[in-house]
Amino acid sequence: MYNSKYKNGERYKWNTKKEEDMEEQKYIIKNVQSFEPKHIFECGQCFRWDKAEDGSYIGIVKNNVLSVKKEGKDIIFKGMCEENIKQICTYYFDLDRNYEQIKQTLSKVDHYLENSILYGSGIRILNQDLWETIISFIISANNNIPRIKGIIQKLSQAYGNKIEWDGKTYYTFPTVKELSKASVQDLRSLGLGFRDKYVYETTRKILNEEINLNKMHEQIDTEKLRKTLLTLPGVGPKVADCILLFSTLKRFDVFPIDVWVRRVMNDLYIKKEDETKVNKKEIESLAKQKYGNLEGIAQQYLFYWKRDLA
DNA sequence: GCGCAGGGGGTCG
DNA sequence: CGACCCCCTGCG
Repeated sequence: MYNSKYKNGERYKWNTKKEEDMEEQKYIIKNVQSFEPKHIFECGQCFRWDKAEDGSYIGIVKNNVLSVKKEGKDIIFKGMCEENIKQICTYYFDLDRNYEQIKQTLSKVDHYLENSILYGSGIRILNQDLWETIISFIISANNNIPRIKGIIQKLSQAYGNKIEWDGKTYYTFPTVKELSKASVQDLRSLGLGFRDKYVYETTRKILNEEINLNKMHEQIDTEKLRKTLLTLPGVGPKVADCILLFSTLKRFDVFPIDVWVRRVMNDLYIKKEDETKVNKKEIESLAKQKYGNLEGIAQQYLFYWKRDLA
């Protein structure tokens, strides 16, 4: 009985996922609409997906490593999974949501949005873990995407759990408890820069349950949720809106305004000479007025379109 | 090639 | 409204 739990008679390190918990799985959906990996992973909502040489994307979702590839009209999901891959993917990729209908509705707004929807027709907004999304977008502040991805990778490597798959090593995003082991200095040495104390203090607040993430999911009112998020160090209006939109909180009635969105809204509608002088309130009310309670999704089409062309 | 500014998914005081 | 860590990028 000296057994399968141990590989070559050697005990796994404490932070390695036990092999018997993990299983290689596969799930295929045929004839998909509104699902394009490039659009989904490169529209700026996530930081833990990378393109592989064969054109597939590989990412970490909770304690699972997933690979996603589009072949013709089919999507092939493979993974080293702890949970059932179909359930993971259905929830994470929000597969039960009818994007055809959403796109139809938004396309009627005007030709600008219609064109951006044609450009990013395969965008879907993910259900990302709330905790991971909070930390990731705190790190995103005044930062660029390659560096954000690097920092998150380093955090995971230092404090998350190891998963081996197909000869490669992956790391889960650390839990609240796991990340709470990092001191401000530890975080600084991983390259977080001035965000170190934000991540540290936010982690503490959540660890102490000054903010209860489970309870946040019970809150219906988006404004109340935003106010709660804004109490976290490092979370300002833009980051709060990203968390509301890209996490399992799943609010479409928000409109995160970054430099790209401000640019596109100014170019299309406001047309001020100096886009940096465009009032945020003006953009917010314009978005609400034009896109209604789907403004968050509209934001993603516009962002992806404008950003990709830049 | 290297070295050096410039700026980046904002937030805070 | 200016400072802020640090890395990546682009130019000379």
